[in-house]
Amino acid sequence: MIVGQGKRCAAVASELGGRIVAGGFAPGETLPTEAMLCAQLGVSRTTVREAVKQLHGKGLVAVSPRNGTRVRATVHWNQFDPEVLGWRVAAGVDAVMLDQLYEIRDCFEPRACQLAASRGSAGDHAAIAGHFTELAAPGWDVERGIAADLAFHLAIFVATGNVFFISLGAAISTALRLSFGLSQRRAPIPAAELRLHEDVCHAILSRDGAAAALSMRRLLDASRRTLAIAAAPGGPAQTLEAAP
Amino acid sequence: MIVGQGKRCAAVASELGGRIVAGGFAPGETLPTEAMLCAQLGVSRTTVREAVKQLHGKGLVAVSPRNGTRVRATVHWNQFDPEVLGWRVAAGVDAVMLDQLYEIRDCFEPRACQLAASRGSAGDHAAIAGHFTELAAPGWDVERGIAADLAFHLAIFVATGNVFFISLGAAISTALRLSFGLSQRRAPIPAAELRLHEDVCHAILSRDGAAAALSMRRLLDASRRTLAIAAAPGGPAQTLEAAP
DNA sequence: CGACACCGTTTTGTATGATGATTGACGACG
DNA sequence: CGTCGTCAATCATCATACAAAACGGTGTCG
Repeated sequence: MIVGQGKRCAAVASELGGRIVAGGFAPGETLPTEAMLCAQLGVSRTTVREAVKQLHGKGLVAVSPRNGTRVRATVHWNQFDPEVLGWRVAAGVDAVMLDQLYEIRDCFEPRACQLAASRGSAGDHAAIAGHFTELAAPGWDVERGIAADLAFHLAIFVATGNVFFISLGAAISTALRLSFGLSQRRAPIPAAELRLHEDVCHAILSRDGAAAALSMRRLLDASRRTLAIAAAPGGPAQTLEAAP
Repeated sequence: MIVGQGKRCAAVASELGGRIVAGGFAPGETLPTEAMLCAQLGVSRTTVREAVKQLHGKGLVAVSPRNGTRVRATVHWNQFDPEVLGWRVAAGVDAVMLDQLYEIRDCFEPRACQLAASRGSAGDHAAIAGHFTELAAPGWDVERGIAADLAFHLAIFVATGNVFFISLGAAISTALRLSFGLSQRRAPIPAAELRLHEDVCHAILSRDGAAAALSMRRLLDASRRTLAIAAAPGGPAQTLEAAP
């Protein structure tokens, strides 16, 4: 297995990144000095610096000698970085973020469906169909359902053959997983939404780009409504915490 | 001025990142060990490690003990990271990349125009108009024209008020700058394209979302054609190097 | 009194060396 | 032939030291 990086460095980066995106440090504010972070987090300066370098790479902070490490304005944050998005999700999802997320999904997912339909390879289409079958399989299990839903959407991005779409899908997969988890937290996927998935799948496999885009638009609409219902009244209050 | 980070670390990250995206290391291949990189680049291991950490944060490499540092498959790269995109541009732009770039611009920019029209603030609109004025100003200067064009498009993203659109704009700004540079390398912006910019600007300021989206679609079409002409025949060969 | 140059302090940037932890490979043994 | 243990390569982390840059204050000179 590829571990990616040491535990401590990743933990420090997550700790600092999470606190920043959660608003623990206001933009423009300076973080504690490296020496103080070492003491607070109980790690060496090397580890702190490597973690801060990662945050810098994501546009969260700017660091300069004598000035210290400053939190940059949110417009400079790389919101499409999977980790940044993950930290935001972990910090809690509010209505504004959900609106913005669906706004952008509505912007590119229908187009991705169109491209997947018109030029996806046979293998791509088989993968999409396979994930739909998994999603529609009897014997409901929450985790498996969420995974299948996520895989279904990601496979569509892959089928576009456009690296930007693929990266976009990877970037928002964390947020997608959250939204699937929210809408399916109590009940299995509604029959109507399952039907809409089927429409998308069928249109793509028929290489009908227009129909695929339209179906995806409908699916997003329905999903947004389901989520609004799940999030608004009886559900958790305004901000929803991610599962531990 | 905020320097962001030390010179050497940034230089090492750019050097390695650039070589990776340029194909100098094939995906799956292992980079030289940290010790060898120290020797090759003439820096200490600390610096190399901080640079590699940044590359890891962008999804370009995975590091594990004994295995060394491996280049990940391109699907894992965070293509929307401004630096990654910048390195790709610096490594040369081919027809495939241009197609994919315009595919995604065509997906996002019309919608951004629509949102900017319907809910951009007065200040946002003033900024857009200001950049257009600058673009249309007499007394042509290549650098100033490119900067104004870029600022015009970025201001539209900012006016959406959606952090994802804003990040997207920042991410592709490097590529946008390149494409503007290509199309305007010899002549100033064509009158027809200037007119299309005016249409976009006017539609946004009139808060006519549909017209703004349509105008932007036309503008992208025209721009793509101009670029195809500039890049194909007499221009530089198949791959175009970025300006130094 | 004001402007300018200088210096010291603070904080990050880089270098160096050492030690621990993890993992893949190879060989021994049942 | 398969399983398991040892080994070595490599990264992960730590501690320390010095260099460089930037800001603030201070002193001098006009």
